[in-house]
Amino acid sequence: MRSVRSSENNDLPTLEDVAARAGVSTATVSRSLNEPHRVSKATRDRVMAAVRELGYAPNFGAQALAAKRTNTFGAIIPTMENAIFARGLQAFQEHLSLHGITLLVASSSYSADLEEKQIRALVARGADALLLIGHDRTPQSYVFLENRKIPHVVAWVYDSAQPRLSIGFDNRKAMAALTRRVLDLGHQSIAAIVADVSENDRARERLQGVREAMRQAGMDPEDLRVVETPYSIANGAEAFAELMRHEERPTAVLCGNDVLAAGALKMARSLGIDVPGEVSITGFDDIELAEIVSPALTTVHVPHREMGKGAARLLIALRDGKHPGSSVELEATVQWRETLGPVCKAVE
Amino acid sequence: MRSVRSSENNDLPTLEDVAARAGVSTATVSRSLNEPHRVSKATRDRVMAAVRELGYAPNFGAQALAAKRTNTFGAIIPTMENAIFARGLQAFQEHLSLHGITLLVASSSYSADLEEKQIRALVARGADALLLIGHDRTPQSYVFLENRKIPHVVAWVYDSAQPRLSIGFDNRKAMAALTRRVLDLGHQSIAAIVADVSENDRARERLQGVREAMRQAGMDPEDLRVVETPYSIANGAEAFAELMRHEERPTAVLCGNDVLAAGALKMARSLGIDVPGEVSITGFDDIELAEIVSPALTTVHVPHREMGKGAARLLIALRDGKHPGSSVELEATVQWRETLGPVCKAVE
DNA sequence: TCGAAAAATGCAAGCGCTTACATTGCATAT
DNA sequence: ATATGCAATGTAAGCGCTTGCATTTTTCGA
Repeated sequence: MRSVRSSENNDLPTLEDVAARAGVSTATVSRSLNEPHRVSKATRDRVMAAVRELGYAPNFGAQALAAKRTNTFGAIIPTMENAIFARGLQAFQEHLSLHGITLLVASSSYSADLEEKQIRALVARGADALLLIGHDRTPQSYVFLENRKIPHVVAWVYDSAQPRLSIGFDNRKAMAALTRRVLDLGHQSIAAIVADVSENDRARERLQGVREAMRQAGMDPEDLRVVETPYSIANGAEAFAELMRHEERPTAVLCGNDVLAAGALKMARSLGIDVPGEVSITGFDDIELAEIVSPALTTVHVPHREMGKGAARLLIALRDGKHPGSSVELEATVQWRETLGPVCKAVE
Repeated sequence: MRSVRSSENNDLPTLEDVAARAGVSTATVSRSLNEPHRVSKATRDRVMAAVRELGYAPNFGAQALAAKRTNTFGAIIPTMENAIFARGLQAFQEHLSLHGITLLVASSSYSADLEEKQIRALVARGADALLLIGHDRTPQSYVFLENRKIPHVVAWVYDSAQPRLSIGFDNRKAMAALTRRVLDLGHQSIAAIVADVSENDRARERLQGVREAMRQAGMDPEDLRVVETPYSIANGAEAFAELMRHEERPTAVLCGNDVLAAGALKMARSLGIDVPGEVSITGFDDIELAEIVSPALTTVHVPHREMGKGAARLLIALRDGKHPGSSVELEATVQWRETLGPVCKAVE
């Protein structure tokens, strides 16, 4: 074990070194750094000079241990592989860094079990608070968060039925609005390509939205053809192909997100199916991709940045023991582009 | 200040609580957890039972403070907004988590100054090692890394002239190969849309690659028209429009990455310019986007996942004081798709 | 059966910082 | 002058864990 005092060796400078150099106690140095107003200007200047001369930087572990906080927040998103959460996360991070908070990111690969592990890992690493996506997770996850009293907020969803603090939009309502637009154009035979709904409330709500709109339009929700498949371009393409193999083709395919829709669009092209002439395709999320594909994707615009920033704000308030207010609902609106059109009888 | 011992209050259980419950010393508990082989099976079982019963989890700060390591690595990537680094980072993370290491991600927005700040922030947060992108950064960044002896590896580039440990591909060579393909098709008038090359060696090398290929083909590199602009779809589109406003239009536009190329492609479409009939467009990176756009992008395929995994391996070796070996060069190959074609005289 | 080496365990000193509480110094009111 | 209050600073006790060294227990060859 090391026994020499820090001033006698060549390790990194410590608070004590700074204190010695500035001719004050370690307490004063600590305060100069963390609560400058509690220290006289003269002393503070002297301390700061010493800090600079020594190239001092606080030791993270020691700080965390003594202060019982790390100034690190965690976020667990379903995937980093595509851009669905990128913009929101970027905004989240930007807002956090304004407050001197660092962001730690982990991904759960859309698995509740893996997410539970990641929650534990991030908390073990000292995350002061957590950003989570969606309400669906293992009961143990919630128990753990409760027990450890970890401030957390759920984003990407708003569900007034859920007691938990959240910021996002009503996935069902948004999808229902989009579906109404589709039905208004005369589509009678529609299909949906969605993610596995068993552990994903966003996907589930979106699907419910479609059914709800059908019901309102006097259609039977049972008639909706649904393909469940993990989010990816390739899967979207495959699912679309499957739908098209059926003898009675749908005239509109509603996809659970833009990635699936992009895949569907790609497959339509390679099958020589005209979009939106023969089949209309819609997405959800309005990521950059939606604007790039051709024809450009009609989708649901999601307020990524507001969500990220709002989540940061809520979480900081929560961590500081302030009352964060209640869940906030943002609007997700239909973004009209080119892949949605009226049913075209001419083709038949 | 709290003065009661942990066993008397309702805080989280500590090592001491576990030790008391198992009837051993804290040292034995610590060893059971970290070096199980140094403890007899009987004791270990008893300790583990106590751990489970108490729901014990080690305190991160204390562990970091005492062990002088956090089992956390950091990565600083230029941007999280698009998918350029996503796949590589995902692979990096997957490999790290196999070794019980958590990943901390920060983004520098392609700014060397900001990157320096992020480096300091991550190190302050206890990152044991860092993944960095490209060789270009402030001298102070390198001084800092040297002084603190932070293991680090540079990814996304391989440059035999650089002494620093790196894993990646030769950007210049890859771009030169692509350019040769372009020139072989008869293109005489070519242009490039690249990122700001002043703080970005990848962009610089790619540009040099184009010039090198031109020189080899007996052309004057001075004839290359170059537009510098930050990576984004919108900027790619704008740059392309600018090139097309010129009276003598290039017949091929080489873009610094797929995002710029996607923007260019989008603009070509809205200007009614046929790709690759009138103008060929190429990208770089081969992200998912490249396959989605229509026509599909001819680009340079980058071994994202191998790079991420390899970087993790190098970094772990480095941290453990083992000899990681030397820099590794991976191959980046031309990915032929649809946006590159021969010069079409017929149009004129 | 005994002694020595090896294995298992315990002891306790830190790791570098924060912060409750004590002390000092100084301006202001009396 | 003296008492009073407050701001500035210091003192020192932890925070919960790891680990070098000391001590105890076990193992095993002779």
